[in-house]
Amino acid sequence: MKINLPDGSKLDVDNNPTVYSVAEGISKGLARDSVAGEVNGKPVDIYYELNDGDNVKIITSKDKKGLEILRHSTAHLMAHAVKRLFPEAKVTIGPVVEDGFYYDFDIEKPFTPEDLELIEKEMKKLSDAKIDIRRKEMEKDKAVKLFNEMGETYKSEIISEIEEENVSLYEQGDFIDLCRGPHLDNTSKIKHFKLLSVAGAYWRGDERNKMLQRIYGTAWFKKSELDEYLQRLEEAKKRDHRKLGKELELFSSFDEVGSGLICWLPKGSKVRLAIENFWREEHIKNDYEILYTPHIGKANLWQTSGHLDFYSENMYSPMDIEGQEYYIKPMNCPFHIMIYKTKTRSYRDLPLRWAELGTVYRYERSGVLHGLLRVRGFTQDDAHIICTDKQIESEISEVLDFSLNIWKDFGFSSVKGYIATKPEKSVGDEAMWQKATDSLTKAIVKSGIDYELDEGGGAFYGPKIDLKVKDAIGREWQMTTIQFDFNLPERFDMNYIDSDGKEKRPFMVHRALLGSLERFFGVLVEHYAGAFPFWIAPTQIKVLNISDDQLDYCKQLVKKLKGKGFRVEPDYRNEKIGYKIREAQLEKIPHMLIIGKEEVENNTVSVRLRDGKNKNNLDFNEYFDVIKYIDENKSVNLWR
RNA sequence: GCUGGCAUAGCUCAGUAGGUAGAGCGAUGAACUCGUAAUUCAUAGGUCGCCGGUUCAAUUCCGGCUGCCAGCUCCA
Repeated sequence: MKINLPDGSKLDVDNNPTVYSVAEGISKGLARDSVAGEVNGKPVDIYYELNDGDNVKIITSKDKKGLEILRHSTAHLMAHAVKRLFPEAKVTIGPVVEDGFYYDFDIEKPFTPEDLELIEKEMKKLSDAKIDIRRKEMEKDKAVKLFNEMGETYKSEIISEIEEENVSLYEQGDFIDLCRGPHLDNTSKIKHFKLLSVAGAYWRGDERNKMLQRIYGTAWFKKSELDEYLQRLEEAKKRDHRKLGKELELFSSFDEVGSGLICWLPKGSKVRLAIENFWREEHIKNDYEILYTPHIGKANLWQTSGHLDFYSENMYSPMDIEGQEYYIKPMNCPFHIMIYKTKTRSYRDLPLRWAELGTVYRYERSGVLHGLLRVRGFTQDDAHIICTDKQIESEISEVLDFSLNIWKDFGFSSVKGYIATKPEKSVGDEAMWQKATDSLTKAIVKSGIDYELDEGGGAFYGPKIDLKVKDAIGREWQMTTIQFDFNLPERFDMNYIDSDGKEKRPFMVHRALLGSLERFFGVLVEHYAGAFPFWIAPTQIKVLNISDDQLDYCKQLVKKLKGKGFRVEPDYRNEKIGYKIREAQLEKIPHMLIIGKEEVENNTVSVRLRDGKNKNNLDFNEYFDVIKYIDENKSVNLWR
């Protein structure tokens, strides 16, 4: 008989061929590498028996699907081990997730880290036992009966919801699990795995349901891949902004102040100031005007804006001021709109681009707070663009370009866009949505940003573009958001007088480029692992003297550099130069000026860069030219 | 908010089978005046997160609260 291969060729095969025997027929290497198959587009096990004329594709360990199958089989192996060690545990579901898998168990006593070690050992044993993993088809009611007999009530619950008549089970030794498959054919193929953590998770993700115990793990085909992955986790730990924030004295939060409220320490504040200064300059260059608005506003304002109706869950309780209710702001928009309404606007005034570093407060459930990335008080780099329908396309285009330039300056080169379109429940007429969505799409195409469509993912008040940036170790962070708002102009009855003398409703766009300064700072810390580029570093230059004899010279240097606007700190302590260098190095300071007898005599500076390289005996002006250059050009390099 | 874990000196952490605690780093002082990642010696520093209970005695055991961590849920 004949089967078809993906490249269009046909292969003659003997009787009773399987996916594996086909792979073997092609090459030994392919057979060794094979994990599963795809027959007529359906994933199957490697021992699946083929029929004449089948289209067969071999899934190998190099395919993404192959890795998913390995991880899924590892999840089963883990469940197998758990059932052997904890027979009272009920199995539920065990899917593949990014970089690994998890399995949820219903068990009274939560797993401890020691349990994880035991389970891992048991998994190794089961792997060494080389147990065959075999698929079985069964009628639904029979399967329900089987699982009920075993006490696996979650499984029977799942089966009873499956539409098909038959379900598939996978059996390995004394363990059997409901599963669509495919799976590896033997436990011995699962070698390189690690159980990572245990946590609670609700049955079916619903917080009204029972809390189950979830074990997370990872699995790989090669030991080197597992090691690499574990190393990546280590690397992420090292970059953790909460750890670096403490070590580098950047920010802090206090039990006494409250959860999710951030205090910026002097060094972190210096970074923030550099970011804010840059932000302001760029906004002014890009024809924005900068606004300042209060932190609280009367209930009536939030009633008009609709926040009290639609956003109150995220707002803090009102405070009573002379019998009036005031709310602390969760957003800046109502204030900007009030400013818009201070006078009659003409079409000649538009577009208006109003930006504010506005500090807002939103209630977040205590469990979701996380360092700088999820907080209760934060400063948005907010702006509102108010324009006519003819202007929206060019306005969106300009915002996108602006955003890209900002990200480039901060050292993020990889940006991805997501356009979210009209959801089921929405305000504003169809034509407006269409026009706005078109302008978003056109602008993003023009910008050259790679993007995806999130159909129906927009807010009820308008479509949006979100931008995700990729950091130094490949993680994506959602930062920029550009959102149309068809709701607020209506609610506040915003108007302008068009050229025909008629009142018209302007378009309004909210946008935040960095998102919030807190979150952005957190991402920035992780991106650079605390080693900021020269232009952002809290201390750019540290002046280290060899001995007291150079004190006067050093003081002059510091004065000169400060006069030029650089952030420079002295270290004149009576310590060995190695000690001072070590400290400056741990502070991740870009430049150290090492000043000894030689430098004083020659009227020069010697620079030790953060990367350990040296630039010795430079004339001051020569050095000044270099730092001026790398500072102004926002270079990520330490030297020109 | 939910489940589980954790909270000891400025930081990182040890310890007390219930009898009020210790290291390293850091800080301070002194000596050394020193050339590219840790000089030496000395000193100070803790109501053992907060509140309550059990006990002759609680940092230790129990309960509540606050905060942090992992995850779930949430993120119009």
